[in-house]
Amino acid sequence: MAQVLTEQATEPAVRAWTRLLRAYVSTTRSLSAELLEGHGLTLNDYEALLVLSRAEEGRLKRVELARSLMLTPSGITRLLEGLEDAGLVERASCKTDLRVTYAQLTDAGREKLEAAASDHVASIRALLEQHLVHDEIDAIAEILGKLPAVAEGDESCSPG
Amino acid sequence: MAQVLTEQATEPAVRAWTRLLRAYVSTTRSLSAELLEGHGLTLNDYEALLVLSRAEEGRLKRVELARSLMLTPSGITRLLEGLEDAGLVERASCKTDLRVTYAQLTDAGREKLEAAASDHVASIRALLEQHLVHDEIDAIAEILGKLPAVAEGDESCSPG
DNA sequence: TACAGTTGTTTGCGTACTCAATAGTACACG
DNA sequence: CGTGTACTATTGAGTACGCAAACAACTGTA
Repeated sequence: MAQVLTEQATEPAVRAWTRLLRAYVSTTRSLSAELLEGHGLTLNDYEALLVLSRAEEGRLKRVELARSLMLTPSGITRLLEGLEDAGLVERASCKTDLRVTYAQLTDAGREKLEAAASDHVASIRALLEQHLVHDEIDAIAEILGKLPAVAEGDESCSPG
Repeated sequence: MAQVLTEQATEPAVRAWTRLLRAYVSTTRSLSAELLEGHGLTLNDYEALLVLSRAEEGRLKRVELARSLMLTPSGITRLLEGLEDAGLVERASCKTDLRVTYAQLTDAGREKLEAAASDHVASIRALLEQHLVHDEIDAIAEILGKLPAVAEGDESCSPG
């Protein structure tokens, strides 16, 4: 038992996991702070706008958005609350299924995203390239991409 | 501007960052759930016990613990609240500096940690090795280790 | 048509943090 | 000695999430 504790430090999987954790926390803090200060968006605000901007017609079911952002539906409700209040996203309902409401990117939302994107991408690049060379960046992208994520799947319906 | 949005998907640094994010979230959820269900510990509870177990005499200043866990002092106060209530950690004061109180691992805490450790390490291994080969695990450990973390530094003083 | 089960969304509550403000202690310097 | 500055720990307020429950609307079955 106690052996596990001393082994743990040298167990490769544990090392990898620990460093993943620390890398995530430190980079997230830095990027989050810059995005918030520069554009008043949280990381999830930004990701939501980005995902919507890539969706057909800038519109996505809330459930789909939840999957993309790895949030629960309730998390999405609250996230979009803020974006709706800010006028960056609006609601659109679905003709054929009254249960669903779409999150629809507004023009203001798209502008906000475009304004934030260049800064944010620059921040990411700066942060990573400050410590890693290009090969290393490619390598972690490729390797981490093999870890499980969240499936997507969407049948759209005509908005009303 | 809009160019940034279409470029973003193919920018290596952004890809790496996005995947780091997703890898963190998905692995954390899985590991956190197992640890909580199996031993009633949160990830930070576990990490706190682990850091303490490695510290000299199983004792660490709260400030140092905060640095190790990348939490604020207030976060540590509340984290240790729970561990103290559970009898896994206790307070010890410092003879020479009355401002500091140590977090001191108890015997129960060490037992709890040892019990949890083997399961937790097994979970980490299983999760990573299910998707990655050993070389990849070593690679991300090494590369992510180059990203900035938090400095440590401790001058102990005799406990009272 | 009626009823049961499923799905999308919202809401109340709890949790785990952060930040800002506070109190107590340490220590250097006049 | 006081006094100012730095540091430790705690507390109150606020934030961002998840979970579970509630509700509405859809779907399948008969």
